[in-house]
This record gives sequence, structure tokens and C-alpha cells, in this order.
Amino acid sequence: MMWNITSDRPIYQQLTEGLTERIVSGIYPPGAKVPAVRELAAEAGVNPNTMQRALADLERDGLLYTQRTSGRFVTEDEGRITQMRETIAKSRIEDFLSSMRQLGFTSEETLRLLTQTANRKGDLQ
Amino acid sequence: MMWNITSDRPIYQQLTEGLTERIVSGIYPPGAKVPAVRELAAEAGVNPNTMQRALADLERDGLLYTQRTSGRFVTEDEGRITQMRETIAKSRIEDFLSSMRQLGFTSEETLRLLTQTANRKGDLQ
Amino acid sequence: MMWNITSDRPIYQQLTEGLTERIVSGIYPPGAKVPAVRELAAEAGVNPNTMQRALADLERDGLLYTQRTSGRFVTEDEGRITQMRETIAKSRIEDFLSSMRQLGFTSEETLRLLTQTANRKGDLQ
Amino acid sequence: MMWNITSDRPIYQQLTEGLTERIVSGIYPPGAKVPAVRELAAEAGVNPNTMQRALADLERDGLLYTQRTSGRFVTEDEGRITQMRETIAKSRIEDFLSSMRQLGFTSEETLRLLTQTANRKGDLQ
DNA sequence: GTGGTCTAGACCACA
DNA sequence: GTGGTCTAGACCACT
Repeated sequence: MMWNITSDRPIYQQLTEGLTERIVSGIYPPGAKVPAVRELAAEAGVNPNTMQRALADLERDGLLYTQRTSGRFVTEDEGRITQMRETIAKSRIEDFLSSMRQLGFTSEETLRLLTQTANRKGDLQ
Repeated sequence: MMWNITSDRPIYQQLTEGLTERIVSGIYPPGAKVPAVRELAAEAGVNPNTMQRALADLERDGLLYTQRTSGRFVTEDEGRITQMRETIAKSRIEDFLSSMRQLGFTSEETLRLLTQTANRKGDLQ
Repeated sequence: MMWNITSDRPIYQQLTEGLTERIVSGIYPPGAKVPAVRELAAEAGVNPNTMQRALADLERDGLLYTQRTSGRFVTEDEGRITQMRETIAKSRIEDFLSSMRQLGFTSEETLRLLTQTANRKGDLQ
Repeated sequence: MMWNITSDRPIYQQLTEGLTERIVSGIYPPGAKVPAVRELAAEAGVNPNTMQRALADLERDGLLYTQRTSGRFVTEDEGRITQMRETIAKSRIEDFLSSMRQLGFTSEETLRLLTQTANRKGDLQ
């Protein structure tokens, strides 16, 4: 996953979101060491302070913890990660259903369309 | 539906999208007269020229047509409307599936979660 | 080619047409950088916004594309240009034949007259 | 043929042109009586004085003549009509060739395209 | 009153 | 410097 920083939202928020995805999707698995702030900042092309803020947010959310001398690590509490993953998923699902309802699709229709698409994709990927 | 203009994308694009939704969802049914430019602009709290641009876009897309002095009307070509509705739906579905895949959900899992949510909602609405 | 803005049709339309001719006739070849909006506007003696609208139309038609900060360029898709060239030619031919028919000339007579003229011109140019 | 008065050129000029077409195309044949000024003016939706000016122009060109008490008539000099017809045709042909040259078509190419179109039309009409 | 056009001038993001 | 967006306000044609 590459960084795709846009100007519309605060940068640190976008960083937080991206890092969260890396954790809940297992790119950074439980207990793994996270790259150094400077490294992550360089990768994303942002100021280290901005990346620092994003990482602090993740710590506040319990997804990361810091070991003074050795660096930052993904939490070993898989329940915490699963919970976050489901919270985000739930929110995206709600948004999606609501946006489809805006177009005049009932939940049933949306479900049917999505099933079709998922099956079609399933053949390819 | 109220206007909810944010600053992240061009206003005229958001207007275009909102008006499109009104049409494909049947709020503005085929053949119906659309409120005057100045009226819509006032409703959305934008400059009439900005609303004009959004309406011009819809005209280009074949969703509206203009009668010189009597106003703008939704196309009577229901096929065009249906087509647009499905194009948008398809795009939203793809985006949704892709965003769920980012979180590490397969299409099957996404489908299962969405089914649960839709059913739960179904009880309420 | 100089600009020759008359008052009967919207200026932006005339600009669109003139720019299209520059492209399909190769004055602005495929991939070439188009002068800046403000420059073209000055050349034509119109407001930059008016020129902007004309350029936006060409972009919509796929004859131009924009690179955010470096300027506008003619499409490299020569097929698109050829297609546009032929569309315009076809339309002019139809108009011409129809206007000659107004004068009571059949297509055959028109063809004969045009052949004569073309041959005569051929000697000169 | 209906009147299609636009605002870009003097109205009387457009009237002159339209009437000339009616004569050279034989809608008003040699020697025929032309409708009364008031009638023509009403038909075109213009002031009788404006139509009068157009008719005066045609008289100056030798396409019409007036008989004091009985009205205006198309000239019986068919040579004059033919000459006018060819003058106009020649001008339209030049304009057409020039406009095609603007698009980058040589006279030969234009000729070829027009031949194709004329033949195709020939089948239908 | 309707929509359409045009201008002048401002501000923004990007690099 | 580039293009993009938005506003405010004017004028036009049509009916």
C-alpha cells in the first residue's frame, strides 16, 4: 500500500487511518515492530512530527505500545485489533448502505447487486 | 435532502452529485421541472454561477434538458436515468468492496457482514 | 490563424471551434503543449475564464488533457484527433451540400462545379 | 423555406439572401409575381420597411422589377438569374474549400470525401 | 420571469 | 508560474 496524501483532510488523520489499516489487515501483525518514526515519515513524505502525532493516536487507541529503548510495537492483544477492525468495517458498511439508499436502492437490492459483483470478482481474483 | 457542502471537493461537483441523486432516486422524476437556477443556488447557499455549472454538467450527461424560457426539465428518457443509476451504484459497490479488502475482508466475509447489517436494519425500517 | 470573434455565437463556442481546428490541422500537434490559458486569452482578447471554458470543452472531448502544474497538452491519441477531424469534415460537407441544394443544385452538379474549382485552384496552389 | 432571422447580420441582408435563394432556386420562377411587401414582411416577422429595403436590393441586382400598379415581378432575364445563381454557388464553393483547407484537407481529399457523401446520399434521395 | 454568457477579480493547490 | 474554483454582478434573448 502506498501513501496517497490528499489535501482535503488533516494529514495526520490520513496517516492514522493508513497505519490502522496496516495493522488490522495484518500487514503489521500483532507484536511486530513498527518501522521508526523517521522511516515512516520519509516513506510517507511528511514531517516526522506529523507521523509522530499519528502514531500517538494509535497508541491512544491501544493498537500500538512503546518500549522505551527498543521502539514501537503492534499490540499483542488480538481482541483489540479485531474490535477495531470490526468497528471500522461496521462504519463502512453503514456508510455504504446509506449511500445506496440515497440512490433509491433498498437494502435487499443492494445486497443482491453486491452478491453479483462479489461473485463475478471471485472468478477473477 | 439538505445540502451538505464540504470544502474538500469542488462545490460544483458536490452539487452535480447531489442533483444526480435527486434524479436517479426519483425525487425529481422524469419530465419534471427542476427549480430555477437561482432558486437552487439559494437553497444550496452558493453562487448561481456555481449551480449553473453543475446543471450544465447534468445536461451534458443527458439527465436534464433546457427549454429556453420555461426552465430546465429532467429527461423523459427513463433508460438514461436507469443507466446512470446503475453506473453510480456499480462504482460505489466496487469502491466499497475494495475498501473492505483493504481491511483484510474477503468478498465473502464482506457479503456476510453486510447481510447481517441489512437484516438488522430491515427490522427497523 | 488569427482570432475572428464575431458577435452572433457564444464566444467560448467560437474559441472551442478555433482551437479544435488548430489541433486537427496539426498546428498544435499531438502531445504538444498548448499555450497557457492566460496567454491564449490575451491572444484572443477575451477574459481568461471564457478561454478556460473553451479549453474545458476540448478536454471533455478528449482533445486536450491537463497536467496540474505544467500546463495543457494535446492528446497523444491520434485516433481521437483523426476521428474529430472527420466528424467535423462530415458535418461541413453535409452543410455545404444542403446549402447548394437550397440553390437548386443537385449533388451531381455541385460535385461537377467543385471539381472545376478544385482543379483551377490546383494550378495556383 | 422558413425564415430564420438571427441577430448577427443586418436583417435586411438576411432577407435579401433568402429572397435571392427563392428566385435562383426557382421557388419564384422568372416572370412570377412576388407577394406584396406587407405580406412578405408579415411572413418574416419584420417591419415592412426592412423588407422593402431587401426588395430594393434585389431590384438593384436586376432580379426583380416593379410594375407601378400591379406589383413586383421576378425578372424574365433567365441569364441574369443563372448568373446570380452561379455567383452565389461559386462563393459557397470557395468558402467550403477554404474551410476544409482549414481542417488540413487538400482540395483533392475534399473532392474525394464529397464524392463519397454525394454518392451515398444519391442512393437515399 | 427564464436560462445563457461574459467579465473582473479573488483565492487555492501544486511544484 | 501553472490550472482550478468561486463569487459578484452585469447584460442578453426569449415570452
